[in-house]
Amino acid sequence: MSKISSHTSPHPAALTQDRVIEAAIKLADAGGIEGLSMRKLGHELGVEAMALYHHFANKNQLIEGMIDHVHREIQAPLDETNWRIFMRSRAESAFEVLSRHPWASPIMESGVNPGPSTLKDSESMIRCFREAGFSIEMTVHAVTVLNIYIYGAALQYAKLSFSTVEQAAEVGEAIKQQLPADAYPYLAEMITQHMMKAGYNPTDEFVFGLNLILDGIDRLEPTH
Amino acid sequence: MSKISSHTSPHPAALTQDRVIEAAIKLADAGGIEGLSMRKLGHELGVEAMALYHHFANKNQLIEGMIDHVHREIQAPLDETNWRIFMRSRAESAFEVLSRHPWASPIMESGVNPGPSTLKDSESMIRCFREAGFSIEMTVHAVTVLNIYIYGAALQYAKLSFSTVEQAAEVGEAIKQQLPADAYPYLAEMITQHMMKAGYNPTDEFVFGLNLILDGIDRLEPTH
DNA sequence: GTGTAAACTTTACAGTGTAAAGTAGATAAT
DNA sequence: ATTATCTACTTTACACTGTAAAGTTTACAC
Repeated sequence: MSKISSHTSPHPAALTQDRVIEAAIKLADAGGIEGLSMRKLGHELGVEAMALYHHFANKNQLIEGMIDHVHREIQAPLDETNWRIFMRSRAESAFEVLSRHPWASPIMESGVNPGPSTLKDSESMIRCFREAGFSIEMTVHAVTVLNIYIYGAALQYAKLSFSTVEQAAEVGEAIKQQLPADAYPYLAEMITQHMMKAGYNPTDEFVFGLNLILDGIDRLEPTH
Repeated sequence: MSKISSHTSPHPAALTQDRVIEAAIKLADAGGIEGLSMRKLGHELGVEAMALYHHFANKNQLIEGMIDHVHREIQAPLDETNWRIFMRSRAESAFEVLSRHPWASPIMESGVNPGPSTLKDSESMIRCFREAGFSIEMTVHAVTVLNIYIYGAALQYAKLSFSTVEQAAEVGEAIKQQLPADAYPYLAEMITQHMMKAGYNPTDEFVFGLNLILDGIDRLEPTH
């Protein structure tokens, strides 16, 4: 029976930052960020809560690690030179990832203490635009509007709490029920005649807005 | 000396939902939402924490009230029939309000339990588009992309933690310092040559993206 | 063995939301 | 006028949070 890495670690199944982060993400996925406590996380890992503080200075640093781990899941076709294909693919991956981790988007800090994955992602976006001929200024504009839109969309959908079309119809019905319909005629019309119809799919809304923004970016530079 | 509303309330300066909400917003503005506790809020109002539970079922309901109160601050020119002017004005008001209450955007629940101000705001947006000739479907698209963008922008800026240009330059410098510059050449270039320059203003980015989206909406319907 | 360092546990504390029960004072009922 | 009831608020208590401080176990170096 061989010990695993007995040379570097005295304990056989020692905790690592990554193991902790992955367990924490699992807990947050299941019970939201407010359901993640150091004690529960320790229990999940077969360890007391205080053990975690030998791998993270505090809970905030753990959360930063979780955020960067999520960022690492976002995939972009790095060899793609067509900026539009690159950005569309990256946006859809980001949206999908953030939908799987609905606790993440509200706490994604934009500029402060970016982790390595966050930096790598930014670098690849900027590079793609620059090599496609965008000026620095236009690149800033484009990256900013795209990120705002993607994180904003994830933020909205994270709070919808339903995913299937049937659930959407139920929620729509519930809202309409408690809504003084004649006080909000346009809103009531929109819910009944559109959002409760079978074809309505919230993620289609994301794609529509994404296309609108990509079209807008396309129009920024004369050399598309 | 006349008692104020002695007929309806036994205590002269009794708490009201609005007084509590306003004090809570003040606390959250100053110390973030995590700095808002029932005990501190009670203290601020000269009352024990549990007294608040006679006006709100729990802390969540208080927060819902805070959110709706913030929503009420957002102004739109209700008599305006030009949709573009309406939406631009409303968007800038929303962004300004959410910048003053940076704790709000991360916890704005999009669909669930909307308060009266939230409903009123939605109704007026939908109505504006519909009366401008937009179909129900296109109205949904337009309202969705606008709200995603506005709340997303507020979310980003809420976390920047700096507001003046000088502070931005400082933060940029700090990031650049700890950034392995040759690993992220494009990012480094962007920070030094653009975001640290004197003319850079984060809120200009918001306006730029807003224009891009309004242009996109303009192109949705043949009858603009 | 002795020493040292890392990984983990134990205990403790201040702070959180809120359930449950108690209290002061104004109103309503007889 | 006395009693009862209701409302606004307080007191006490509990389970839970993050984490500081100190103690314990284990593995390795010499």
